[in-house]
Amino acid sequence: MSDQFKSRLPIRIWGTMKAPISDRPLIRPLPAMDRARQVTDALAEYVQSAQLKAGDRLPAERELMAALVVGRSTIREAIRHFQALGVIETRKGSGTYLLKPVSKATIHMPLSLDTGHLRDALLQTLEVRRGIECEACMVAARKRTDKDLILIEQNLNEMERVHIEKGTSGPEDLAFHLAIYDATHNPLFRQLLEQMRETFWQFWEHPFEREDFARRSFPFHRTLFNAIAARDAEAAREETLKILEVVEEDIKEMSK
Amino acid sequence: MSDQFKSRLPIRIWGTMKAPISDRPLIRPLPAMDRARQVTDALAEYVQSAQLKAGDRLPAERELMAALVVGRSTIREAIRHFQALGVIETRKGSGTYLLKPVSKATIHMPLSLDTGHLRDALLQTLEVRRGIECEACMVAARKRTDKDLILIEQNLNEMERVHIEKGTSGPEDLAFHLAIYDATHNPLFRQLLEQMRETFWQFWEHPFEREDFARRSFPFHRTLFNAIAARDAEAAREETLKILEVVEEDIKEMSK
DNA sequence: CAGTTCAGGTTATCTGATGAGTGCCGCCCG
DNA sequence: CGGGCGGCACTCATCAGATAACCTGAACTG
Repeated sequence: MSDQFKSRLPIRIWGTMKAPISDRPLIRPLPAMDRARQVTDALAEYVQSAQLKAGDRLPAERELMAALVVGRSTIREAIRHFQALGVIETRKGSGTYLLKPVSKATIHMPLSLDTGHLRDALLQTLEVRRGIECEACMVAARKRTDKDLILIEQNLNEMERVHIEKGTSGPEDLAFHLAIYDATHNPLFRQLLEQMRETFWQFWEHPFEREDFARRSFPFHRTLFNAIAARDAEAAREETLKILEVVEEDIKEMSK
Repeated sequence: MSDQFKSRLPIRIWGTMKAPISDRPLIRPLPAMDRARQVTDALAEYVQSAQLKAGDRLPAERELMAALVVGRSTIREAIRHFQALGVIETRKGSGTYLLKPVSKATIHMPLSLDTGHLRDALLQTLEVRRGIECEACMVAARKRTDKDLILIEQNLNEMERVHIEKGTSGPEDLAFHLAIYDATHNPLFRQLLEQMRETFWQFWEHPFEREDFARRSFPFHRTLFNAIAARDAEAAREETLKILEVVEEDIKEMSK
């Protein structure tokens, strides 16, 4: 495995540490193209060229070290880089695994939010969410296949069932929406929403825990489904807006 | 400076390496909450509590090392983490500097796109863009102040002027839209769009270079401005959709 | 056959040393 | 007096080697 990896590795390190700097080709006078950066590029390229899929294991740090002829810490930093981007997960004692395939054309958009006031942060995020979710539902209404529709309905039923049974239905609610995003056949929607939601839940739960929320937002989920079933994009948008309105109320009330 | 930093540091590392694990407080049995993660949290918290602003310099690696009582490699990996998130920049021989202030509630949403077919990638991104830009324009229409409006108009005028003069107006077009996003008074919009656009331009330019594009999308920019001026959210949405439609045409044509 | 133990592989982290930019400060020369 | 030029101090970049903690699966035991 080590050999195979080595042979496929598309990288060329620009000169070993000992070599004088002047040996460096004049390719780019860019700011600090360190080895670490080259290694990240090499890794990305490798993942792409080796056709690795989500869940696959990457070579061990020591193997990479040997293959790229760099120190272990450098490798680790490169791995950290992808880890921060949420592309890779490393399990201590086991190895590092690919979460999503990367390519060099990876779009990463780290956002930061000043959370001086939690309320404001939530509302700001909500505004963005409104844009994305509405569009997602509209696209889903237009592009969904019958198969997608079945999946969405299953999730909707499950959600209603759990709600009646337990009073709350956080995960099922999420599953329902994710099913819709999948129906857009555009992976970006799902990724975006997943990430947002994930960060959201961090300080979420509170409002969502109120069975109130589930109860009030409930009818709209069904109508949203109907709109998508009818391929009525405009109606889908309307219903999504209604759901998000409930969310907004909760946020505003949460902070009194 | 080192001392000052030390005293402000909000972190408590859970026990040094030498200490037997059983000494660890039972705070959380979470999966792999390694020191590195604690260090990133500590750093984020520090930046927040110390009120660091963009451009400020962070303590040197060795200082951090001493303050947090961890090894240097651990510090470096944490720094790499923020670097990947685009929050920090490190300049060799000088130090590491803050690009944007972070908080623990930083939302990072790295997206990756399979760019097997450029055309699909562009269209997928466009769908998301449609959601976000429409919403941004709507929010701007509602929340804009008179001052915002003046800024937007200035950018619009500049854009038209440059267009007549040079035939193209890429940067000015961007400036115009950014002015709108600022009028939302929601930093997320601008960040999101900026990042997307940045990645976009990478394989963009081609279609945008055609003065055709500018010419065709031109009238809608003016009408979009009018809608925002009139605080007519729905109209703003309409106009934005029209602009994006032109973009979509170009993308579709580009790939023949 | 189920539960336990153990070995080998892997990540996590520390330590110490060296390379290599940056910036400032003082010395020297004109 | 002013400007350059070297040198020192500081900082990041990287490497090498050594532990510690951890995971997995296979061999082993009852």
